[in-house]
Amino acid sequence: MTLPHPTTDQISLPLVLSVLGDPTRLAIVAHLAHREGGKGRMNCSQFLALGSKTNLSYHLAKLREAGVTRTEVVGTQRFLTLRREDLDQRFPGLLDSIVAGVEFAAIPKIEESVEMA
Amino acid sequence: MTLPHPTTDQISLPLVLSVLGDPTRLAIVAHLAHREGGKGRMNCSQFLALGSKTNLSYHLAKLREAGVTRTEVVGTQRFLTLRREDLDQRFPGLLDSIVAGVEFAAIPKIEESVEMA
DNA sequence: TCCTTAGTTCAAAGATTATTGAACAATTGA
DNA sequence: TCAATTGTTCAATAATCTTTGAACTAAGGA
Repeated sequence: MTLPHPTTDQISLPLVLSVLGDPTRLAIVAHLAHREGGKGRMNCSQFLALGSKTNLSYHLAKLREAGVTRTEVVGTQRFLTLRREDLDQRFPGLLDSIVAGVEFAAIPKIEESVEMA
Repeated sequence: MTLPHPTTDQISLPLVLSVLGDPTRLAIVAHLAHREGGKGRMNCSQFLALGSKTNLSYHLAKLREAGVTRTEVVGTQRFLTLRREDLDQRFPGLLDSIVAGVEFAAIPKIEESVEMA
């Protein structure tokens, strides 16, 4: 099963900016960026410190629809990643300058991914 | 007379992003960036192709309040400039990557500044 | 099969934002 | 002084966006 994602050239700058203009979504992106290349993918539940389950579903859909994140469906879980390469290609330097500007200390901590046996 | 502007350290990333997420405001910033260092300052009326006078007043106030632009009052006119140095200091690379991502061909042309005798 | 886990969808309510016209203020030039 | 220019403010409307709870689906494990 695959969720709808925009193609790289369908990613719109105003949409990306307005989507990242929301503090909850910016925090999600900051967490994803902070773990890039690291300890595995993140699922939606790990972001529960940032909002209710229903509300997260809403914000994560916004991020996906804007082309900021990719959502992989695995069983009952959705694994989230930043669309780093697509964003870098479409808007060079944008993601890095945004992530660098986030006051990481000011955003809620989230649950570490639980390594399963 | 001086209008209220945030100080450099009061400029907030989410606010800048959401303010620039609006197509009208992004177009204004693209025009300002396109003329940086060039043929003089721009006043509000030059942006009338982007919206009604009242509506522009609203959008230009948003840009100023977010710290994106500086508004100088000279007589009955307001001259607009990008707060390039403040933005570069606070969020290095952000303004450049945003301006570079604007499809300039797709935004309405505006009136050239009329050189006065 | 039954229960739990993970997350979505829907409809309603609440909160912000954007757009408009009418009225206004201030400066400038005739 | 009078009129034109430049732009703001206000109140109302329209349009969007966010948040919530209830109900739901789908996959996995006991």
